Amino acid sequence: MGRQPCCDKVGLKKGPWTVEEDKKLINFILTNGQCCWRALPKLSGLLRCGKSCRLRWINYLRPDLKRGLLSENEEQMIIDLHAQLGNRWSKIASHLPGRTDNEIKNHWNTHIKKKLRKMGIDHMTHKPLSEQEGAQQQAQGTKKSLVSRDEKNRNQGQEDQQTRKEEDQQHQLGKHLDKNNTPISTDDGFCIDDIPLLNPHEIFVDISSAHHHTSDGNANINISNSTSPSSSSSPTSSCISSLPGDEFSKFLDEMEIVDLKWLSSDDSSGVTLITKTESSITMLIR
DNA sequence: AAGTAGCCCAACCGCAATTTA
DNA sequence: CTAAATTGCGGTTGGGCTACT
Repeated sequence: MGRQPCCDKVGLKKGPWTVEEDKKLINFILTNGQCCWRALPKLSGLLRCGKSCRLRWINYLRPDLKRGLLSENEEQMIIDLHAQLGNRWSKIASHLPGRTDNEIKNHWNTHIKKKLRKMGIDHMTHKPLSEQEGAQQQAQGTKKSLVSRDEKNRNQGQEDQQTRKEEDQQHQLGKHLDKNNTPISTDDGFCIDDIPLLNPHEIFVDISSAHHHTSDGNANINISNSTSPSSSSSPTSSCISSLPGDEFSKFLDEMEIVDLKWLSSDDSSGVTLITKTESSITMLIR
């Protein structure tokens, strides 16, 4: 007996999520917690299958996600863990807080594989390619049809071109590398590569250290512009609220949200949301 | 400026593992 | 114990974006 398909209903939406859908999903999970993915779409009014909701939350909306480029440290961890665990992306992701299995898998397929090959290391066995040649020649005969599209695209020459391109991109992005081409890290382990790519008008907030609660239950937040991380944190704009679920929903509806970004969470119940309109930036702590 | 090629990543799909009745 | 339901995982794809010609 086969299993019921996840999305058995005609009319369920597929493809990219809209801000409206994100709001509905966030609101529902904040109010009800993560449970019953199967029932969630119906209860929240989303025309998506539960699986799709789960994926959207896990990979994109979760408040504890660390977005932006992976640091050299994280990359090395992924390589080490892959050597031990193989393609068990969720296990690997569990060792890298704020990173998703999907993100790591994508990064592996687009960057690390290439990098290892360039270093003469087989990305599956983590051994020097010269040791693999014999085995590869044998395997090629039987595995031709299993080659993925990405693999097909990676012909010689293209790789060299790509490497040059990546070097250019790094240069353009102003990556801070030391003389050994290693990203510069600060003493506390924070790496410059950790900083997500933000537009100049976007704001970076370190919630863990930047806010404190006042006697009336509200919170104060210091906001500093991401383009000048070392400058003293002069507030740009802030409006803090603490709302119950239904009011939170109303709040989201009333806001003209241009961009929605989760930055941090203090604990499982407290989440931080930053919204931005043409004229103001609003943060919410629950 | 327009067309093309290739990269990247969000999201989908199918299957496996786990839980529930 | 078994079948059905649900959740989680890994492979793959599609389309937007950018660089190149």
